[in-house]
Amino acid sequence: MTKMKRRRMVVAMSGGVDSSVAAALLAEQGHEVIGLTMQIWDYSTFTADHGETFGTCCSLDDVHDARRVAETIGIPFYVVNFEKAFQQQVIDRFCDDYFSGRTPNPCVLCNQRLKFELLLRRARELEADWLATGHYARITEEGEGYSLRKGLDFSKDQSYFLFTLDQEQMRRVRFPLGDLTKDQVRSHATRFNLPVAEKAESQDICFVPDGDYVRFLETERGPGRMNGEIVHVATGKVLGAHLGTYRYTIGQRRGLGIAWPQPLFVVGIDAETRRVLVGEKEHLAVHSLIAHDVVWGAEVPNAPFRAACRIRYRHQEVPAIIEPLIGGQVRVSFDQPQYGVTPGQAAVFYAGEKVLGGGWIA
RNA sequence: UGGGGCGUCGCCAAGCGGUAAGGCACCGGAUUUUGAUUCCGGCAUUCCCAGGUUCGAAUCCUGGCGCCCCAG
Repeated sequence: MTKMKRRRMVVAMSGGVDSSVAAALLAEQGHEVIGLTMQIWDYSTFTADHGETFGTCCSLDDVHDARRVAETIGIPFYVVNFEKAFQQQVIDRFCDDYFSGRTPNPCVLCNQRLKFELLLRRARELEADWLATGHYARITEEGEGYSLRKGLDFSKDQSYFLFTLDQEQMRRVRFPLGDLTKDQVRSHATRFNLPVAEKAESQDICFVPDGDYVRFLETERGPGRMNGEIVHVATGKVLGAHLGTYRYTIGQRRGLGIAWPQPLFVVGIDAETRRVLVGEKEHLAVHSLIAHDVVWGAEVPNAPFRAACRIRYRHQEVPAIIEPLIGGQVRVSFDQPQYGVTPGQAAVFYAGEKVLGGGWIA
């Protein structure tokens, strides 16, 4: 182990296994570690009616877990209340997206606006050198700057969710789990005797613990008048009716309630006319996309270049040409047509394990 | 009330005397720090109804009932 200078580090602790091990490892390495948990929404609605816990990362039980872990490790622990910011930056945009016919990716927004903006600022206020999280990703420093890279454990890699990190943020952030596999992290959790060693993986949208995001949207915004027709894209025929455009996402197959010789997929959502367009799988194929609000890594390109593009989390990136446009946009042209290119999701560009940049699919 | 056709799972649909394919839809599970996709499993003891012929029928016969088309 390389000898390290003792640092003051803030660790974002969710109460899950990963961030707990991250904190424990840093403490073990001799750093001065401070645990922070973001309180991001009113847990009272969902937490433990009958003592059961939902498989999420941010319930009240998870705050307790984080606190217990901090006690086990022997580090100071604080909860920061980000409810208001979370509502504005994540939940409101989540709802806006769905009601505009897009499919949001709240985890990226939460990383961008909460973890690596607000929480990072808080860490700076605590005079910490770095903010550490339990993400499976790596940051490397080369001649021209910092680069985000995939986690060593490709099966858990979370670099996709982190594409918005800019140079200044990467300078201040560390991912202690980037070189570890999930199994190794579990082993460390056991070795450290962490109370969360056996805890299940988190999943689903953290502020929609029961997974019923439709009900969440209708609770937030009311049962909006977004009902309309389901239209067959190839023939223009009206095949059915739906109860709200926000119930659908591009590529969705189930839940259409239409009996058809072939499986039908959602190929378009028009919030204006409240129409949901459906078609056979071939109608999902897209050759290119426009991404906006692109964030670049260490190098900002000024000419088209080849890269591998990932258009959703946990999918093998595919070869494409990335063409910078004006206004922070790029055109991504795929070598092979892609299925289910979804506005609101992120397109992230890779060269091997290095993240070159990424943007939001228009 | 003349002629012809058809009635098999919610929808479409194989089967044409040997003991109910398949697709869609739906339900459940797996996978997953977003939503999808994908994968696995479930899904008609019964073929419009009632008789009959057969060792045996959804498949043949008879009679009903209900649709559709062409003639009026």
